[in-house]
Amino acid sequence: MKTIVLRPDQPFDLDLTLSCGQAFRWERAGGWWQGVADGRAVRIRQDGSLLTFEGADEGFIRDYFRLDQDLPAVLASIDRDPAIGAAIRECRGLRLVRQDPWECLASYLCATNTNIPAVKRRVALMAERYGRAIDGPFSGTYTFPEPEALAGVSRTELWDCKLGYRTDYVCEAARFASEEPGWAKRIAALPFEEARRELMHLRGIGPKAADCVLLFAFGFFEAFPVDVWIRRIVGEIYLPGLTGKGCTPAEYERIRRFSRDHFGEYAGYAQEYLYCARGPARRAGAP
DNA sequence: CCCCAGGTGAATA
DNA sequence: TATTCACATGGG
Repeated sequence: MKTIVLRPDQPFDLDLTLSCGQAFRWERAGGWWQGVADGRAVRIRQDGSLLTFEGADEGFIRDYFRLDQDLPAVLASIDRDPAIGAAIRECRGLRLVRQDPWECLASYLCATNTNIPAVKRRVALMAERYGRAIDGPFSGTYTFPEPEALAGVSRTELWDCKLGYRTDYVCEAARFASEEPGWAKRIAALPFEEARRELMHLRGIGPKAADCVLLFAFGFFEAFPVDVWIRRIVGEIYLPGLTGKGCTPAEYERIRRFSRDHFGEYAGYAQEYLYCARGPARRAGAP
């Protein structure tokens, strides 16, 4: 069992970070969080400024939870109006984790027109059927399958992971990633808009999924994913002229351009704070 | 039986 | 370019 003592000037809230819906492979178990990240089965809990964990070393935990990112500075930079100010006060300590690009891409391919529990179920099914079993502090854990592993799986088998009409998209993405092992490094080196266009060439990856992958895996903090909740929130608070229902490509552009301009280079953090403060995760029952 | 959920691709005008 | 529609699945 290892520990990290958090610096008092660097807030971190493990519960908010793992329950806000950015990553799909963590579960609460008693006072602990259990999950698989980058092939490690990790168990971790927070008691005030003390983080206790096993299954990974301190370097990995710091890197994954971005504990060395200057969060107060980030939050100060996006704190541009009373609404985001309230969200920041409510969710201070929420950090964007550093996800694996392939797992993140595949996960958000599974996240269209559905809900978070269903996405978790799909990802878990793919992992336990086609991932590698890992020994760790708890049982029944599997790595998320490599692209090669999923590329070798038949459509019928993937369909059985409850992917539905997304099955072909995951197959194609797995083929893409296995044929170009350096894809993630190549995209990470591109300017944001180019990286975005590149991801959107994949079938099943539209603006929303691309922005999620860019934000959660590649650390493009200017990415501002616009899902149904964010559309509502931004529509209510900042852009009261929005048509309301369907998010047309033009509307999506308008919302993300506004948000990037309004919140600045860490707009993605603003997105996550707005989502967390007013989104379903909190209403659905967090304390 | 209807509507909704971290949308997207394809057909249509 | 802008609208419209289907899409698997599960839960309310």
